[in-house]
Amino acid sequence: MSLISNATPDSQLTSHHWASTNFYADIPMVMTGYASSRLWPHESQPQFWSKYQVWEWLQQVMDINQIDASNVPFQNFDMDGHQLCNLTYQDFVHAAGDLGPILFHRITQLKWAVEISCNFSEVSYPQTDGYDSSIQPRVPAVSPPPSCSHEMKMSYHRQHQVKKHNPRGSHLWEFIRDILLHPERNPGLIKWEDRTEGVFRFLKSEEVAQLWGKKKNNSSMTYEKLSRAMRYYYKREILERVDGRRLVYKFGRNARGWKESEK
DNA sequence: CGAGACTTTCCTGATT
DNA sequence: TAATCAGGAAAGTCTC
Repeated sequence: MSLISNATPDSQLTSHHWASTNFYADIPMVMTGYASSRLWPHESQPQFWSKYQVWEWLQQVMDINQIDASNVPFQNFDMDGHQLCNLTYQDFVHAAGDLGPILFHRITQLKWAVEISCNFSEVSYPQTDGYDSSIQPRVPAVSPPPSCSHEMKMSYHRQHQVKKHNPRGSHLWEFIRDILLHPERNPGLIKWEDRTEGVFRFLKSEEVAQLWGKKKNNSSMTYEKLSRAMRYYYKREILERVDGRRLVYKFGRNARGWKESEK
């Protein structure tokens, strides 16, 4: 595509920065200040997470373990990272049932990770798929230390037994949602028309399609094809039809995680 | 291998 | 006229 091959470093800094080799991997390069302040140290240190980051983390764990997010009692985790880190194993079990041990293990793992690598920046975390980059890719693979409790070990093993359902990490509507939720990553591609109602509009339809294609390793993706997939969402009520307005869609009852109140 | 979910591709026709 | 919208049909991809 000409946009890619002709993109100069300057243009990549503006509207075409998506066109670099690795999907999203250009972000730290393009938005160094933002990326460094965003990624380090807050997201690596759960005790400093905001409520929204806690929510993102929950989503992340659900995605990783392929658990249906609708079964997760998110309301029990309306807290910031400091509060989250202070929860006991029993607190997690009370708040999330069977999921509690998994969540407890995850957060414990994160806390260990921070302690183990006092200087997190020394650890390399290749971002081949920054779309799911909020936490998981930066967590070193650590096993429970011998000293950890029996229940902690059980939670570890249980977690790794959870069935996978969506290994690719994201569907189209989630991809779209996350562009909306993180406009700073890809400015000017899609914008909210009505934030409360979940109405949004494509500003650069072909660029979004290219970005989606990049994620799916499909350089021939077009808005025409992407929009066909979007239309299939109407039936599943992930999207609602918005009549008479070009490039405008609306999240439906089955779309999760876009509401401001969920932050 | 088969089934199912989720697109991707292509197409015809309508609308803006 | 070009871009977008609507869906049908069928193929492709991936996981279980």
